[in-house]
Amino acid sequence: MNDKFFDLKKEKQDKMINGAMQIFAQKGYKLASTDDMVKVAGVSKGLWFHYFGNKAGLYTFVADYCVKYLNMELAVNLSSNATDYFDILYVIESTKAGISKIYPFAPLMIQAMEEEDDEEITEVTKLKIEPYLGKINEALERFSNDRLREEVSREMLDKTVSYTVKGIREKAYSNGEFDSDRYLAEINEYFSMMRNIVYTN
Amino acid sequence: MNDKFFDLKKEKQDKMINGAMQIFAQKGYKLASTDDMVKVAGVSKGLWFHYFGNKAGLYTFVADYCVKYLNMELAVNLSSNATDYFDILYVIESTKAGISKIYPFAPLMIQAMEEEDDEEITEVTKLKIEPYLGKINEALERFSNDRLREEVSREMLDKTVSYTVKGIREKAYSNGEFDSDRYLAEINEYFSMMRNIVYTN
Amino acid sequence: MNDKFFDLKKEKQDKMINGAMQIFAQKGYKLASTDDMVKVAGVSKGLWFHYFGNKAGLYTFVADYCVKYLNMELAVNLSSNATDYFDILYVIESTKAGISKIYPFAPLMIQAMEEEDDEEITEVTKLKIEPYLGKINEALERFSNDRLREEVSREMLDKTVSYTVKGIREKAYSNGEFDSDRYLAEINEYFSMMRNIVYTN
Amino acid sequence: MNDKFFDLKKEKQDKMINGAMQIFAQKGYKLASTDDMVKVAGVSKGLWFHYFGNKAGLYTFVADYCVKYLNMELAVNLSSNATDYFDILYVIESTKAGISKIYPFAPLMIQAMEEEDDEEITEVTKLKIEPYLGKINEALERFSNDRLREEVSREMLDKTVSYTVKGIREKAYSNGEFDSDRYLAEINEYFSMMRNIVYTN
DNA sequence: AATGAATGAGCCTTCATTCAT
DNA sequence: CATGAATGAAGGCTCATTCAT
Repeated sequence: MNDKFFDLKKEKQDKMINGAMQIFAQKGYKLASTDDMVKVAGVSKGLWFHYFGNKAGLYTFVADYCVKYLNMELAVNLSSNATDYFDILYVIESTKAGISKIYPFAPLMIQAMEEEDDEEITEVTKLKIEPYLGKINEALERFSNDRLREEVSREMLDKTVSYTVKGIREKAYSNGEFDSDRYLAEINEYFSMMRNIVYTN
Repeated sequence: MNDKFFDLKKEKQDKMINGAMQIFAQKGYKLASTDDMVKVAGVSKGLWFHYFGNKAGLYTFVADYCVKYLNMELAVNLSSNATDYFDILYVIESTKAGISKIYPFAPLMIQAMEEEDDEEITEVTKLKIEPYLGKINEALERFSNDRLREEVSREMLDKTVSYTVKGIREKAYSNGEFDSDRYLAEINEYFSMMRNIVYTN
Repeated sequence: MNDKFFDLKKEKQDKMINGAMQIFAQKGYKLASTDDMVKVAGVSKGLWFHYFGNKAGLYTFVADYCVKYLNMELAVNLSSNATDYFDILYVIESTKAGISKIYPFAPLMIQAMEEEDDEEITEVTKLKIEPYLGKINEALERFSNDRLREEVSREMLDKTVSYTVKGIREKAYSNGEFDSDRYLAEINEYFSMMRNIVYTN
Repeated sequence: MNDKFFDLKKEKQDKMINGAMQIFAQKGYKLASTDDMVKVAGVSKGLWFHYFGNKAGLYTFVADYCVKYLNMELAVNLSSNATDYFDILYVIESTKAGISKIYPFAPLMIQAMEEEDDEEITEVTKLKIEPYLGKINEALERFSNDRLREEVSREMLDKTVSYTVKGIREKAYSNGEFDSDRYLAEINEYFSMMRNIVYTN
């Protein structure tokens, strides 16, 4: 990429980042078209290539930016000494929700990266997202399984919760907008219910 | 579509249906390419258009076929008077798993249809899948919420279970093959755990 | 490339080969446009890519074809036991002229290959043309310098003759057509003059 | 063009002229890119257009400048009363070589102009180069064919010599630099040989 | 009926040209 | 005056669709 991108007004940088992030997150790498980005960001076609060289370069930049930004915020928010499983997960989701104030599609982008399978960028994508997954796992290790009812398998709980959060998130984005407060409220409701049934009382 | 399709040998019909279903289910409408179908089905490019007119026509046919076939099987299997929530869902999943013996990608196709958002076919897709969703809901109405712990919201349970099943299914398909027995075993494991924690004992 | 190209009617093969050869020879790799080829060959844009994958693939094919065809003809024509310098060179040029009956731009293409400097294909081009240059050198080794006047340096003669032939050829192509008979007549005239002044009598 | 160009410091004028000349001479009109000129001249992209309007205007200016400068020098150097064919040609080449001290790519540019065939500027190019060709021919008319051996056609000699000089020049530029002394030495060698074989002694 | 060669509209990318600073 | 960010038209390439065989 061309580092002069960072000399642009922050506002324009974000307009471009958000435009690209939205289209990549909503459509996936292959179906994301420059024309779509032109439409949502109001920035001419040539400019994307001026700064990022090609589509793969743009994707790489956005993916990287997204993960780095998220990890920075997580580093702050996860420093609380929360040890409860759902508390930790809630902090993670509320961090994403916070980021969505500036980068509305960042949470969806992160998710899209995990599912991306276009050969042209799959390698780079997996590499970029690793630090994020690492930080999540690390945070969850603080939680002791002792509080779980013995009928509950930790592994299956992880999957169930993660699939559910993903489902809720997708629904939250399904109308093209993302209401972070409503999203967090819904996450909270689900987590409350789960707490009630998976913990020993 | 051209009804003479049904005059073809059943074997060839299924080869074409499976080929199209696989590519549509794995890649989604837009990214599904005729060439991919030619490769997996070993049927020439022109033939798809001869019988189905165009890509949208082919998708419509496959989507319709998939839902109708599944509904037929469900009509039989759901006629059992099972009333337990997880029993009913298991019957549904095992019906899909059964279908996968003949149409390996049908379960994934059904799921893909629910997520499809390509404007060219989104309308028709939503229409086609409705009868299936209707039958599912109807079946689940037999279940009385009485057995649920009061901390459990029926609506959130529905979502949690459906998101989880979807997640398990996606993972089951992620290597390109679908082992229906292993899939059902995994579903069973999750359902057992859930039974333990959502029912009053 | 796609070997099915050779299943096409010879006539169509040659129309495509000639179209590509003309544009590449006249404009050079970078400036040769698919649209130009479409115009001169009357073959749609997609077809070139169907058979040759991309522009570089097409160039490689044409370059290779050109050299191989020429070398085949040279193998026959140079088998005569001519030992005179200008006789040998004349055989070479008349061989090229003969080929131009079927592939009118082949002589110009060979020349263009020697001058091509586009990075994308320069490597492959140099490789392809080597066998031709080898055969030429080999043929000229039969000639003994004894017949040259002592004032004549063999090396400078080689260069002078080759630059002159190249100039004559370029002029012969300058109006877009190539009259092989006129070309050979002109070559012959120059060679006659040169014989008179470089040989001892 | 904008005449204020001549108000620039001579140094900057020459940097721009040389930059444009180099790229046009090496790549030809169509392939010469503004970015290349920016790189070699260290002058911003906008400035070229500020002074010359567009690419064609820049080419026209450079072509014109080149010919005018050369003709000015030729006017001086050809005023000697040399009447020998090769002496006259040598004066011409040594004049070009001299110019290359200030405008290193001028000799190559002159040659490129004669070969340029881009429709956008071919007309103007032919017009610009005419005075130069005229001066050359005029100078050569001083030479009487009497000294030529009768086997030598004056017309063919002209072509042979001009093609050869062109070839030598191209080779001299082929590594990106131009060593004028070495070039003149090589020209001299060839001319010596030719004198020996085309003149009656 | 069946094939796959042939077509052209659409997307990625380049580059001359414009224009705000 | 100078800069280089910004634009959009044009060329390479893909892929749904057509059609001769």
